[in-house]
Amino acid sequence: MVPAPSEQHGDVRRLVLDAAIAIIELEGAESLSMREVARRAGVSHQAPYHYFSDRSGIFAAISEEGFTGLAQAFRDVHETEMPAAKAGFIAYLNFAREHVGHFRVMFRNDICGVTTHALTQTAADSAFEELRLMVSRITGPEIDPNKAFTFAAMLWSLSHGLATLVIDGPLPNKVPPGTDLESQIQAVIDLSSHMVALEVAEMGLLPR
Amino acid sequence: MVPAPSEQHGDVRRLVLDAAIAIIELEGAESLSMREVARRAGVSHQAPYHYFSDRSGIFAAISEEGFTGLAQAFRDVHETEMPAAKAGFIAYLNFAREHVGHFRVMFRNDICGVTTHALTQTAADSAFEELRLMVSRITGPEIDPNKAFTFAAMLWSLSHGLATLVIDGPLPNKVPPGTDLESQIQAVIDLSSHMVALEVAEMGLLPR
DNA sequence: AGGTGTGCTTGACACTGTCAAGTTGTACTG
DNA sequence: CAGTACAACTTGACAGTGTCAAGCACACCT
Repeated sequence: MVPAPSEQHGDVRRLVLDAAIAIIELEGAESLSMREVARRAGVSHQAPYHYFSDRSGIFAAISEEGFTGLAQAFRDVHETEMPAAKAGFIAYLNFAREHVGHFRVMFRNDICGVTTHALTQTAADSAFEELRLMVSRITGPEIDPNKAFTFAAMLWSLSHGLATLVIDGPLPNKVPPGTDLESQIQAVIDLSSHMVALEVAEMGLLPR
Repeated sequence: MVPAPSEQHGDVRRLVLDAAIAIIELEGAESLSMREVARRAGVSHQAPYHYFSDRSGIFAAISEEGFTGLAQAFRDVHETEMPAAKAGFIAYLNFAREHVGHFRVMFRNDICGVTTHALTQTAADSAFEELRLMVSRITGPEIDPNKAFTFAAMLWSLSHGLATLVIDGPLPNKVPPGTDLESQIQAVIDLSSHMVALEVAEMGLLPR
């Protein structure tokens, strides 16, 4: 069959990927089926295998895309006028909420392929490198490398915990009556940024 | 067939649950198969259906058990002499590491059954209630309820982020050479506790 | 004109979750 | 002590799944 004129080389790969992301956003990674993806992309049940080695290959491609996007989001933080810590929290959370499909896969070590797929691995590494750069903007560059790692891990934990609890976790159901989720999220981010600023100040570093 | 003398009423339920937890610890929730569970428990492929409505029923039972255990872990924090925040971080992380199978299911909203299974729901609620009690021991009880929720959400994010990054996330691979994972985790917990203490002090609350 | 490779398709197989319909032992009633 | 009811399973069947294998059609090079 001749492909429709609008379709270009590689279209199917994109169609498959988008279909997969859509399914993951709607129903979670659990219920992603190779055949359902193919149906949604309008191709035969084996077509995806032409672009991805198997089911795990699709997940790996999605998380590679995700880590690349997250690294970019970290880079964009440099452009803002906000304190770096606060901008970082917001960037992380926004990325998670705007790319739920990607995010759900990226941090699931059993399926994300970070240990098995080299491209995903390097994408994840470069995202972490950007996080490190961001941290050095918060603490200043002259900090001891071990201490810097500890600081990065703490900031990452805080961002990551908030993001996962918000997009998939039980936090939204627990918001007390009288406030809404958005303002509570804002409050958590403000509290966290403030707390980080106190710590940085006490460490005797430039408080930027 | 007559059950072996060592087997009691309800044994199969426990066997099935333990087999499921073992599989999840080893290979992740993704690859839990009803039939594999049954095989490991040494029963027919339909026996689990006698105790659990379906696959989601097993997940719901596991997360119910998990939330009950987590609530208990929070209660045990009251017994320690450590500052409450630090003891809380340690308790959360220890729970996650000692019950990886439970933990992996509990915070996966797509499978944990917290919205569909009433028992799981109430177990999750009571765990959150314990978290709230713990927070009031950190901030003091006279804090504004909204502010208390914000504080609880922040502490939860921090603990939860650290736990997920450690047990399933990419953090262990990123530890810089020259230190080991355990001492880095300890450092993150110390830094976090210190930061929380600074925040509490600045809030003008009892610094306990 | 013939060969080679890409981009698919159709077919088959073992395995999965789950519905339906037994089977077996045990407890309890009359 | 026969009869019945029920719990705790078992065996069987079916549609749906991931994936291996083979085939087909078209583009491009020689």
